[in-house]
Amino acid sequence: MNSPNLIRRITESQSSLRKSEAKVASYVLENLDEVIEMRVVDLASKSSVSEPTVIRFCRAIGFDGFQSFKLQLAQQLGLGSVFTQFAVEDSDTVADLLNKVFDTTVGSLITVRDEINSAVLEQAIDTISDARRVEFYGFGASGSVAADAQHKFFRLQLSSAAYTDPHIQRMSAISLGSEDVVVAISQSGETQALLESVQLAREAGANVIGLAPQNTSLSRLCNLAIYVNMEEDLESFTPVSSRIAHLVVIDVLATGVARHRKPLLKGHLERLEKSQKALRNPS
Amino acid sequence: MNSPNLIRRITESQSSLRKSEAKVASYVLENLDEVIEMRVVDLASKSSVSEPTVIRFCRAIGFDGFQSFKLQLAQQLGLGSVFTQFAVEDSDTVADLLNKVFDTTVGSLITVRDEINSAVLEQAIDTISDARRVEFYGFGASGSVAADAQHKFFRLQLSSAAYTDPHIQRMSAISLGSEDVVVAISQSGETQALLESVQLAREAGANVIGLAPQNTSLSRLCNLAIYVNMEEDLESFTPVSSRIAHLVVIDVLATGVARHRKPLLKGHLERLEKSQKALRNPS
DNA sequence: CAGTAGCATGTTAGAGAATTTCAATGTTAC
DNA sequence: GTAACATTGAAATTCTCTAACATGCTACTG
Repeated sequence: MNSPNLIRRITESQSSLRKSEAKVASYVLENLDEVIEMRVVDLASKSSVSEPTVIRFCRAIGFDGFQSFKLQLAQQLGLGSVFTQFAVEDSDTVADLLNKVFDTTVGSLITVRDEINSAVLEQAIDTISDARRVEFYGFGASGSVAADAQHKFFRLQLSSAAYTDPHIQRMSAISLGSEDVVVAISQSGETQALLESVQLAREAGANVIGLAPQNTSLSRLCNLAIYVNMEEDLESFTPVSSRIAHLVVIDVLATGVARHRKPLLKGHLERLEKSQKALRNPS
Repeated sequence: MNSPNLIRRITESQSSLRKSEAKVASYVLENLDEVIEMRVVDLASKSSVSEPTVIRFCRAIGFDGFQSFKLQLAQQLGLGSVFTQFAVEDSDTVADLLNKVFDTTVGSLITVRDEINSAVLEQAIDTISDARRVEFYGFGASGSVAADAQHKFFRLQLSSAAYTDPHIQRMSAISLGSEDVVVAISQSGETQALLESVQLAREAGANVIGLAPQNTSLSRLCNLAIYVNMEEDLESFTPVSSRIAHLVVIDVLATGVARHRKPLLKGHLERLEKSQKALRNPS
């Protein structure tokens, strides 16, 4: 596995560092981008410490020396340049726009990835794998996520449906049983109609998995809540694409379920391949 | 600007390099991972050239010197670790799965970003901005992308629709005029029904923008083709999510259009507000 | 075919950067 | 209050990168 977040590593070491080393640490954390272009002298003077201290800092957080620290940082920042939430400006060219939107999306995905609890995910995969039937609920943008999810699980030969209409959702919800699973998707986690459907599904005994931000009504109401937290930036024209994060989470679920069902599918595999070929057309 | 793909830059420069510099280039390309840990001497001896030649190589491909070259390479490779298409293995934990799926997605997005032609994108934005009406066509997984796109452009007060049914698509297509725009979305670029709808739309005089891989029937048939190339990996259970790339491209388009229409919207909003007030207090 | 001009490459040397050593200062505990 | 220790910085050292120069090769011309 790729070293888990150098930034976190520095943050965590910070307490165990000596006073002047901590100075370096905090400077580094606040000026990540600039540091990769600096020499020891620069970083030393900027942090108001001596050069050897900078070296000691690098050693303290587990590197050979300044060079290898900087190299690792550069690698992380290759991802990190992407971390930032860019605000789109009027002066941007279309190429800038392209990069900003893609990079913002990538950054968000990485953030979400790091925050997802894989234990919960595992439970979700198990639950879905054992389910008799899976239904996906969502409204608005999350409606297309639900549709996509249905499409994906359908390919896995899993009995699935997607409902984006409140009435149909409710009607279906009350018909569910303890062997059924509902996946409720919401960017806000507070959509009233969705909460009602989920409530009904739970009362009917179904397992409800939620994709929503932490500390929202939906995530509290579910049996299993997968937290998808994203900083919303409604001001700027930067699109905040929690729905993309949702889709990728669905991909993870689907992959997990696929693996579970692999032996089951084995017989179907040739058929699956065939249908994939067939699907190449209606795709 | 983030340098678009250092690897490509080296590959392309290769012909214009001197013989011994080319040696360095080919060694670098074949040992990317190791190079970032090397010093000039190492790279020189490994490439069987002298140290200054290594420096000259770095200059030749547009860097200040060896250091800045290595730094850039490290950054690219930070992304590169993600670039790889991970195959999901049975021994993977759910946490591995999570990382692999997310990282694969991120890698794909970056690839797509680097390959998209922003000039075409700009034309697409202009075309959509000037359109009287925008329709999104897609089937299967691309159907939910179309739905999502419609949802997004609808919010921008643009007259838009999404059709995922071949008959309705055709019926709508023939009713279009030269001021209308169709956005055709396809992962394969070869979906027969979609090609037919597009053909009709073009005959009706509409502008067709295509989101599809390069060198496909769809991309040839469109007025404007935005190439979204992704390596499909049907073997493994790794989901290859071109639909996510499509969504992000749509985001870029929407952001671009939003910016175009910003002044327009402003006026619109004021009027809207006025009319609402007027309705509330009929004088 | 020889000679020379110009370019490609390597050798040597020096500038600059990172790292080590050691001394000084501050801090803690007895 | 002082001794032992930890922390930090100054100076020296070592290593890496780069510049200047020299050599050898290639290709063109007389």
